[in-house]
Amino acid sequence: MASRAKATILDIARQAGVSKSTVSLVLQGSGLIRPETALKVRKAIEDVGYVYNRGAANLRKAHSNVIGMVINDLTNPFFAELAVGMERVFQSAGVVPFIANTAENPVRQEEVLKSLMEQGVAGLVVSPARGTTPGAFRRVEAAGVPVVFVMRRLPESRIPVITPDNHRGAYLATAHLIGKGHRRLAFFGGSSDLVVYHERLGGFREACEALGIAPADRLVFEGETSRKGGIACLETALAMAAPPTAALCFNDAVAFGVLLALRKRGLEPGADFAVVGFDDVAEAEHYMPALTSVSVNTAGLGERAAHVVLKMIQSRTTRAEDHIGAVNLVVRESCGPDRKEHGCAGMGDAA
Amino acid sequence: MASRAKATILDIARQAGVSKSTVSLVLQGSGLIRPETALKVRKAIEDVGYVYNRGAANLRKAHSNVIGMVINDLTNPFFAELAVGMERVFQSAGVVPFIANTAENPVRQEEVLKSLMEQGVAGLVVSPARGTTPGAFRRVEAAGVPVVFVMRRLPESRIPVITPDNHRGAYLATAHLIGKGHRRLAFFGGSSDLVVYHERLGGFREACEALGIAPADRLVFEGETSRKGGIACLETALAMAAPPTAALCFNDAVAFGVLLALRKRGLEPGADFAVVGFDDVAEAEHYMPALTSVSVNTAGLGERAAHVVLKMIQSRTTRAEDHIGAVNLVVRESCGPDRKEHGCAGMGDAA
DNA sequence: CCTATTAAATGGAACGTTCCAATAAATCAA
DNA sequence: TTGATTTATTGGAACGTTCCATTTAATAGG
Repeated sequence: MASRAKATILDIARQAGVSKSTVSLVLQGSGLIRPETALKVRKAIEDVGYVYNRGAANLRKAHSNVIGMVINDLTNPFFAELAVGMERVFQSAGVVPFIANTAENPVRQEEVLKSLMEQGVAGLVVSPARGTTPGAFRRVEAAGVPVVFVMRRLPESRIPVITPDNHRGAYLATAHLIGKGHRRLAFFGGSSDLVVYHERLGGFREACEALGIAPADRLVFEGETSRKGGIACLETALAMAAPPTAALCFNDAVAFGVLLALRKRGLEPGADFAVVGFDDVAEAEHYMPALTSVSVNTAGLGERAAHVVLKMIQSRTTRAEDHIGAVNLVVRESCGPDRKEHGCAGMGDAA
Repeated sequence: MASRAKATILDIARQAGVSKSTVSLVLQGSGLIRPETALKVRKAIEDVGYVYNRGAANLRKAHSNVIGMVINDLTNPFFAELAVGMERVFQSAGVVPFIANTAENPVRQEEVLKSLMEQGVAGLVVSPARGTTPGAFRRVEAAGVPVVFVMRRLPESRIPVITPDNHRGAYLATAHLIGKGHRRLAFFGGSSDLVVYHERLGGFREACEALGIAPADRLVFEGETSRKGGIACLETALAMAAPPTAALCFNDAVAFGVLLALRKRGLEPGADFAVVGFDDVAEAEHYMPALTSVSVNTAGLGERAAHVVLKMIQSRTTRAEDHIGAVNLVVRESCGPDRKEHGCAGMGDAA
């Protein structure tokens, strides 16, 4: 059944008794071919066990149907969700996206981009690795390949960005905590080499200022954007003379870490210490306690990013508008009941 | 800086004042070229903004350096971990793997495989989607492309498989529960269209038989292999006249669901109902309570799979030995303290 | 029946690489 | 000096497609 050397359209042509051009037309679904001929060809294709050689085809055709998705951390469920959102769109557009993971490593990212370019991708959706250098996308841009960034942006870049409204999300969350009666607030996790960090922290600060929290009562703890980072932040914060009573976390992973660390110390998340996450990953809803979080509509952002890159490819441009996605605060249990003044644990039930 | 039409080695040749053959040799790092010539060429490459066209190259070369990883569900952290384990190996072998997600959909899998083949992959590592038909890999095999399955196998296939020792893992976990004093045991989640399911369930059954659990006291609940599935299984089980007191779950996701559902009912996982997971994902250790689970060395399996496919490619064979990875039970809190006879909740502290 | 028109099928020249065989230049042996 | 050998470089024929320009066959118009 399996012939050794791989079959080409010439083999098919011979088998079907037509010319290679005819075979090519059939492969492309051209209507110029008489149905019976097409059928004969299709049978031959089966018989010889043909696999289309896209590399050869791309030599002549303008561009391929391959799109690259470059993700900074696939083991982070948030980015996995994002990737899956994009995938859905690409799939229904008839393109197969190839996913590459950079593991938050700029060098790896460079390699991955190079490889994707060499495959002749038609476009790229990238969530850049932390520490990406300003020039990292120079070659991609020079080659005229459409790129869109998702979730993260580079400080100076002209590349279009699809991102949630981080500032507003953080503002909403912070305002909610203040509304609950908290007066000493912390921002946990993240580091200043991420543009997103500044956006979220900015929202936090603005809410504190607008709603009358003294600068001395807002505490910022940088840290890893992971469970571990959250644990560390909480430890540091609770070791203070006057610890905060609530925290907005850079993302849900950090928040999960905080919940965990609270439990470990025998504190009740929500009642003893309020925590709010960011991103609203699927797990947030099912956590114990369920995590209050800023929903960014992850899948929606992914879909949007995919649509934008598809449109860019189609209209052969390398420019597009940025998109700032709407956010909203999903209140669950982790931010606890309303807080009665400065007592240590509130007892009220809800607002 | 960016010329419109993309540069080829001919442009480089012109720029550097050498022949295209020389450029080609430089690109391949051949030692036949005089160092100063090579330098001149490399400079020209930079100047014209050249991107290597791997498609064109593959037309002449035997096979590409692309390897495909086909994953059934990337949003499942377990498979994400697995993918990352493979990636590490491929990376250090100088190949860039492209990851494709099938979302547990055989039709999607078919498309993805087709696309990967068309790109001319040198090899494939696949964790087949549930419901994959027996013939799904016929064309891949016919084309002589090395494939290895990881974690899952197809009933009849000759394709090599890398998988943990599911039977033994389930046996160990079940024996542990019985050792704790449980006499009415359940197996939660999974469905019989997965070979893994039968392996794990087999281990469960064998342990029950060997250690004197009456057939009537071992309960099997099929269900989704997700948190939701776990929740559903627990609900059904507890609704029984004589409910089980412990469960071995098909995987950690199911186990997490069970822990959640227990809490929702006001039951204390471990003390009131023992649960053991399977796979030992990173999260298991950090859960509340920490989940007892069968560790399968996820990353190690991924690495092994990657090595096997690399070796197959290198030795141009399509055969390899199966590999059954060692497992071990990681005991944490979710299986609770030793159980004193048939009381409803144990009070002892540890063994 | 001949010519115009339409429909279907085809040959051949690209596309950007690799690699073999061949050439040119440099070095060496005598 | 001359031929043999080694070292660098090069032209050209593939590789498997697409697509333009043609050819061939079928149909219609008069």
